Amino acid sequence: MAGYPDVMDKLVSLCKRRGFIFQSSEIYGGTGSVWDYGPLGVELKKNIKDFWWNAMVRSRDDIEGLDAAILMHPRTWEASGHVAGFTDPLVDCKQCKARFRADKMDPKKLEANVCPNCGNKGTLTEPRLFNLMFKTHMGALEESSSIVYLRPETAQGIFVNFLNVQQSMRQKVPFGIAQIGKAFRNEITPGNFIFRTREFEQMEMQFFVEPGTDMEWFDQWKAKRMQWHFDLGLSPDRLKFHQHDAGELAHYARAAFDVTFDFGGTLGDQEIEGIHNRGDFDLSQHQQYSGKKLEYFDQPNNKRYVPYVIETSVGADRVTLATLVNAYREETVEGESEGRVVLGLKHSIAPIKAAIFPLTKKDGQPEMANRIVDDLRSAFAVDYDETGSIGKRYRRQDEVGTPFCVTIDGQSTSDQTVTVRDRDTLVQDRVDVSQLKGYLAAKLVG
RNA sequence: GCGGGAAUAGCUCAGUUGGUAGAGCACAACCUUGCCAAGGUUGGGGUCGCGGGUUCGAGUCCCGUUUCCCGCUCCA
Repeated sequence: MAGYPDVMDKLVSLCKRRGFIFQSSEIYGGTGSVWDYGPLGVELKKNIKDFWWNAMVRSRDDIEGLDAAILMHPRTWEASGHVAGFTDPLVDCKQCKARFRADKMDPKKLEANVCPNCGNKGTLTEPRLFNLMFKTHMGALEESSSIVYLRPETAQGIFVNFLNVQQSMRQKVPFGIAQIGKAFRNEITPGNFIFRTREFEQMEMQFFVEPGTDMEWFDQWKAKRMQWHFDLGLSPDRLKFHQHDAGELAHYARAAFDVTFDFGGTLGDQEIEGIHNRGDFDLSQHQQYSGKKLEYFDQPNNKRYVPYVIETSVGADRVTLATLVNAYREETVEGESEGRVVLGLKHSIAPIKAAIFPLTKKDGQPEMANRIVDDLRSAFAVDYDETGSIGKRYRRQDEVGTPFCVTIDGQSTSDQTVTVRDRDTLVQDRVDVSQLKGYLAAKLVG
């Protein structure tokens, strides 16, 4: 199997050099597996989040937005199963250094203290608990009653607000609640750049449906979400569904599919989105733990029920990484000795839409270029560059995925036309300045 | 957490048996050119991840530590 090339190292380097992603607290030696988005990275990620929000919330009547707090009542996490289920009892073999989950081991071997790997007896440590939730304290005193958790998933903020949203927005089942926000997990093994980090951002939508119609909705959302990834510009060849079998299913799930993206190299296919049928697990749990009814009353049919939930959950950082990996390419230009590096980002998510260059620093070209920049700024993210040869400036923009470069030359100042160069086709159009904004707007839609 | 490897300029890396740091690219200024990484001149940048130790002297040797990579493990 050929597989896609491993571009991760080059991408990490490019991301740092060009202001997409920096390691957190780098001057102190870096903080483990935490990353900061730089000037271009924050634009890219924001564009991706907007693309999701528009598809999910703005373009539909039946999904409402939400921004729930990161800190929630501690009982939330007992109800969700995270206090118990997010804690893995781990056993280490002192002899062969292998590590196992005590709850997944053969109970007889655990009881007899026999290592499943090397077979030695009496070399296993006692099971030790690793809770994957970050803990902190609410209030000034560090008393046990004041322990709160940084949320390990955003979903619970939606579940506890189910009735608030439904009633305030007068929604009828089926409807959904969507939110984008940070979540935190003390992963044992983070890594692979921004793929698995301890602080990450999720884009989640929980769709509430009548029990019995859930599998139908599940299939519908599966298809819809895959299409979204296509629309984002990810190569369909690199996207797949992965179905969870019974053993893989999370404690809450009735059915689950991952959308995987082929990151190439040794990383290969990895989950970027999960689509889960959570049944009524969460709402029922919260009913039980809070003592508050979380039922929906279907007035026309005079029915009362706890809705089932279809969840779609995308890692914003993972999708951002996928778009970068997907977009990265090196190519040779005809008649050129040196190749170029291009981020073939879809126009709508590119951090910079157009770069404006004066061909020379003389003859009023920089002044004309700056007037154009000022004019376009209200409509697009634009960049101005007058340094170095024109070819070098094109390369700089190619590398950060800028779709269009506008060049002001000697002819421009007399006839008020400029050339617009397309990142992908390298075709240059001569465009009248008065029509430039409309010309770019039309091209950028595609 | 365990085992192995690594850390030197913004990036990629060199650095001899220990003798106080270099290259290419990038970046900035100027000259020249003017539509796809041209050329020239000049310049800014590194307490060699951090902290100890050995030594007359440490990028180099030793110990600790942090971070990254690979493997194990794990991954709601």
